[in-house]
Amino acid sequence: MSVQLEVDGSAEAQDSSPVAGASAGKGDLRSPKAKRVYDALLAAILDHRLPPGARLPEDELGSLYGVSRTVVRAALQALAHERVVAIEANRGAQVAEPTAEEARHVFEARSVIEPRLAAMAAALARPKDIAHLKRHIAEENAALAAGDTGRAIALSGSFHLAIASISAQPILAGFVRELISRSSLIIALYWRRPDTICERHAHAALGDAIASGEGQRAADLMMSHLVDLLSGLDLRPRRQKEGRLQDLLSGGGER
Amino acid sequence: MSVQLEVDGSAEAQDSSPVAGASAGKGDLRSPKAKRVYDALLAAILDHRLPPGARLPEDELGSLYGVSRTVVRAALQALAHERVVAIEANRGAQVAEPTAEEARHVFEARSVIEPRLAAMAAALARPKDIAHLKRHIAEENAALAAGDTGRAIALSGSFHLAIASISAQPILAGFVRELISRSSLIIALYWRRPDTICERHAHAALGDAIASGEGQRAADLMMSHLVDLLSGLDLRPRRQKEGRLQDLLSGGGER
DNA sequence: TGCGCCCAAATTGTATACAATGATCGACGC
DNA sequence: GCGTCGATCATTGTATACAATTTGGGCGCA
Repeated sequence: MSVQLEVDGSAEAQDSSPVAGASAGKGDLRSPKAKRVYDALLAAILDHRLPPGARLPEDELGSLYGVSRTVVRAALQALAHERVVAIEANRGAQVAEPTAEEARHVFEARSVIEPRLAAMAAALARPKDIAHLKRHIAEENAALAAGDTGRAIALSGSFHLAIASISAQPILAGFVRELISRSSLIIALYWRRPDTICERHAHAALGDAIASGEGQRAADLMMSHLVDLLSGLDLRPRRQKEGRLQDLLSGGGER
Repeated sequence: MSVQLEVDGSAEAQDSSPVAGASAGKGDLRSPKAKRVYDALLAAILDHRLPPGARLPEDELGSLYGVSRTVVRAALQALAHERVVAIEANRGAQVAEPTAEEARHVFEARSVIEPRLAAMAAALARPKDIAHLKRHIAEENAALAAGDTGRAIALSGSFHLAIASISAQPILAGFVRELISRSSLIIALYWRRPDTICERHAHAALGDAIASGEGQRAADLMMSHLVDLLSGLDLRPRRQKEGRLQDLLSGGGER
C-alpha cells in the first residue's frame, strides 16, 4: 500500500503523461468508473510505481478508489486482456511479469508492425503532426537532462505511439499501444543500463525522416532502433523464476 | 431467441470448428464458466448464427447458459475487447457492425502482419505443420463442394490462423486471430459474391509455398490473397447506417 | 389530429452477501 | 527435528438485490 495510486485522477487530468492520455481502448469498458480505475492502474504500472509482480487485491483497490469489487474486476479484466496484468484463477491479479521469451516476442512483433507504420507516417505526416513529434523529442531530452529516467521511458513509449497514430492505421496503432505497455514492463524487469544517448539520437533521426517524408529511411531507422532497444535488455542470465523470487525476498512487490 | 446458441457446449466439445477451438486468449478470462459463455458466443458469431447487430441482453444470455449476469458480463467484456461485440454505456451489447472504414483498416492491418508471418511460417514449417495445412485445405474444398459456404468461411479463417500459429510469433498470431474474427463480421456485412474458386487456389498455392520453404513467395501470395479478399467486398455503396436499418426492417437481427 | 410531456417497463450499472477455492500456520505423529 | 496433515484465514467466484438510465407508449393539450 506504499505505492501511490492517484485516487483523485490528478495524473490523468493534467495529462502530463501522454501515454496514459492515449490509453483508452474506447469500446472496451462501459462505465466511467471502471475506466477511471483502469486509467489509474495503467498509469501507475507504466510509471513503474507498481512494479511487475505487484499483487492487486480487488477489495483493496476497491476501497482505494471508492468503488466496489465489481468495478475493479472489470478494470482488471481489461488490463489482463492487454497482458499488462496477469490473472490466475482463484489467485487474483498481479502486475504482469513478462518472461524473457515473451519479451523477445514483443519486440519481434514491434519490429514487424512499427517500421511499416513509420513509413506510412512519413507519407502522411502533416505539419501539425511533425510539430507534435518534435515537441515530444524536446520533452524527452528535458526529462533525460533532468535525470528523470522513469519519465523519459514513458515519453519514449509515447513517441512511438505518436508515430503510430499518424499512420492512419488505428487498429495497428492499438496493437502498438499494447506492445508499448508490455515493453514498459519488460524494461522494468530486464533493462541493463541507462544508455539513453543512442535512443535520443534515434528518436531525433526518426523524427527527421518522417518530417522529410522519407518513408523507407524512417522504416529502416525504426527497425534498427527497435533492435537497439532489444539489445539493451539483459534477457539471458535470469530465469523467469528469479524475477519473482527477487521481488518476494526484497519485501514483497506490493508494499 | 430463434438463434441456437449451443448451450450444452457440444460444438466446442467435438471440436468440429477449429476456429472456435483456437479461440481462447488464454490469460484473459479467469473462470471456466465465463470462458464457456465466451466460447459459445464467439462460435455463434463466427458461424454467422448471430448476425452483426444482434442484441445480446445479459439476463437472456444468463438464463440460456444457466449462469448469472456477472458471468455473462465478463464474457461480453472479453468479446468487446476483441471488437467482436460492441458495448454502449447503459445500452447493452450487440454483435459488432464494422463500418466500411473499419473493414479497410482490418484488411490493411492483416496485409501488414500476415505476409510476414507467412514468410516466417515457410522458414519454420515442419512436416506436421504442413500436413495440418493440407488437411485444412482439403476440408475447405469439401465444404465448398458441399455448398456449405458458412463452414467454408470459418475454415478459411482457420487456415490463416494455422499459418500464423506456425510462425512462432504468438503475439502476432493473437492479433491475427482477432483480425480474422472481425473479418468474419465484415464478410457477413459486405461480401459481394461467393467467388470461392480464386480463394481455393490461393490457399493451395500458399500452402505449397510454405511447404517448400519459399518465404518470399509465400509472403507475396498472402499479400495478393488479402487484396483479393478485400476486393471481394462491396464497401462503397452502403453507408454504415444502412446496414443497421436493413437489420431492423427485416424483423430484427436477434430473433 | 398532431405534437409534446410524463410515466412505466425493461435493461444495464453497482454494491453486497454468500460460497468456494487456495494459502498460511499450527499441531501432531514419526 | 522434520515432515505431513488439518484447520483457520484471506481472497476470489458467483449470485442476487437495488439504483440509475434509457426506451417506448399513453395521455393530455393545443
